[in-house]
Amino acid sequence: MPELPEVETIRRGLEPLIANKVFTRPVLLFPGSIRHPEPDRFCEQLEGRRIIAVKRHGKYLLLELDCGLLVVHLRMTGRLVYLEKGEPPSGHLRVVLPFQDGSFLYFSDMRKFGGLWLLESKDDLSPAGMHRLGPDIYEQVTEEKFLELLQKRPRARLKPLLLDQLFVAGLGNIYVDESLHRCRLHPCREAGSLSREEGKALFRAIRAVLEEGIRCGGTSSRDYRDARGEKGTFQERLAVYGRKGCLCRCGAAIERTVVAGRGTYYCPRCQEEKEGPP
DNA sequence: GCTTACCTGTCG
DNA sequence: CGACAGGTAAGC
Repeated sequence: MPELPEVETIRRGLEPLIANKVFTRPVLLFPGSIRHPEPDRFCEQLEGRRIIAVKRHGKYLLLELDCGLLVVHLRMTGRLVYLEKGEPPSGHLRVVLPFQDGSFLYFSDMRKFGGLWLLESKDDLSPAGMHRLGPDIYEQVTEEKFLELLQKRPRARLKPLLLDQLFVAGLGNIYVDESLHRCRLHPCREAGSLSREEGKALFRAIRAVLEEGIRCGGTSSRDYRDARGEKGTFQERLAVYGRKGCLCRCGAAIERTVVAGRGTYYCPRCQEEKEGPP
């Protein structure tokens, strides 16, 4: 579910709400959501830890603690919602993280793909598999760097390449399709076939789409909610994603195909294919 | 690269 | 009932 703009929206909402709060002992309704260390040790070690800052790398949310680091990945249907008091969120609650002041952070996750990792230090992200992540596409990649990265993978098709979190971190299915449509590039174009101008246009399209996504508080196709449980509004501005059969601004009908095993929406007229297999 | 698997739900 | 869903890891 959540891609970079959704995780960034949660980060921005969460930081002022939970900075400086101290965890008490977690309650695990589904221990499988705890990925590291063992659930018992996780609970033991989190108790008494204070939150210093809330950061993000790609789609990972990082809660920096006075000692160690709590990492959260929401995968498809995860939610991280803060509540002062009262009823916990109703559906698919997996982990309750209570604070000393009586407020709570709730992790819900219908499909159980998401997870939490408690790491000893930000210098060893390997237990969460984060050590291989590429640079954050929003915070750590300049236009020049992006062009260099593209040149290193000349034979890769754009869509699978941009979805590859080891290449750049943060993009997912929605924002890749929207970015490619905005700069009128076909998802199957090979990176090495782009002119310098096309590469720049792609980078600018990605930035613009991510910025707009963040400004709208993310895309709530279905499950996504921010740190206060509210929906985003970028779904109202999608040009191609989920819009098979709708008309593009050029008048052609949006098509759906499968690329890299993912549903892929594009305009067959604007995003004419120039090279690579269909 | 691709396919499958992980889960649970919605939609046609 | 099958197809599909914002993500990723593992296995060809």
